Amino acid sequence: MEQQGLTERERRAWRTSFEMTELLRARIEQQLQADSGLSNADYTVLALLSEAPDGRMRPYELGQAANWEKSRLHHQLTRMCRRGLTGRERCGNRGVDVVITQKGLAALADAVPGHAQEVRRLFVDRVTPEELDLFAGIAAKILDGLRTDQPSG
Amino acid sequence: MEQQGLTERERRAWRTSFEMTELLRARIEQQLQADSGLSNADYTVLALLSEAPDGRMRPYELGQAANWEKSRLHHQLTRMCRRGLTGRERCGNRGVDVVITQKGLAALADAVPGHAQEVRRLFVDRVTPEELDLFAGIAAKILDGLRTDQPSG
DNA sequence: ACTGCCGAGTTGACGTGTCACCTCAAGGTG
DNA sequence: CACCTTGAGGTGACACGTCAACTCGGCAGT
Repeated sequence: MEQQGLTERERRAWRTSFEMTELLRARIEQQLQADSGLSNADYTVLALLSEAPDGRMRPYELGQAANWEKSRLHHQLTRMCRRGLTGRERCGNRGVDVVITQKGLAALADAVPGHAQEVRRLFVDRVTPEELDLFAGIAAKILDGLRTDQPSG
Repeated sequence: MEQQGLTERERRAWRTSFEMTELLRARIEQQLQADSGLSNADYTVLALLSEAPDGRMRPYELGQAANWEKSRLHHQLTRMCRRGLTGRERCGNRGVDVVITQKGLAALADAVPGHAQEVRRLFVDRVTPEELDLFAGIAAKILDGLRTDQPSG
């Protein structure tokens, strides 16, 4: 008897939201890629590292901050190290520090304005300030649920 | 002097929204993958095809409906055809129809309940009905902007 | 000391998405 | 007619994300 589980209203809400986020992410990434040669993932890592004291973090913390699986993070860092955007430095016995390089800082600084402008153009300026707060508030609620739900949380 | 272009409030709104959608998508996909062996992309294609008259569409229409690049769609369909979920049928001179197979219909029917339940659990039931409508409404506004902005739109 | 588990970090294989480029029919315009 | 453009469809190379499995130090419990 396969009940859908979602009402028509809920299904449409989900589809619209899903489609919007898919498309938005793709656009943001395209701009970033075209203008700075960075992916969204690159940008996230660079931004997080640049905000950390001394521009360095343990991979574990970085993974927590970005909500990434360790494996994804590792591959990402390997690619970024190969491109000279980040570096790895051994610190303890089995500890590694990820550091942002000068080149990484430069790439980030280069990317920030265009990225911010695109986020504004496609997202922030599309809605009223009240709507933006509302949207972010609801997103935060959902995000909170996602975090407290997972096995590793 | 690199003005950020975004206020702190805007930046946090964007980050929260972005992170939420990333995580939500990953979770939804995990459930789908684990319980039905389908990716989000598989599910989208099957759902769209199952809703089309006769379960068939032109690749072009499918691409429009899902907002996908033709290349992505083509690769996706190739993989799905290989797995027997969909088929390709020549119709005009240079025309192709994508059709959903019995196996595809069965896979979709099998996946729907669990998927709906997960969407409800992680998304719909996390917020009030009013918030859901609000969220979807704002998403629709942004989606609209994205659609009327693109080169191919 | 031996055993076993845990968790950070790593690896390879594989499915997925994007880019640049190609094919080929249809429809102009000289 | 030759020539060019447009658009649907297709292809390969490469970057990305996930999964399962592995290494290896630390830290129990016996």
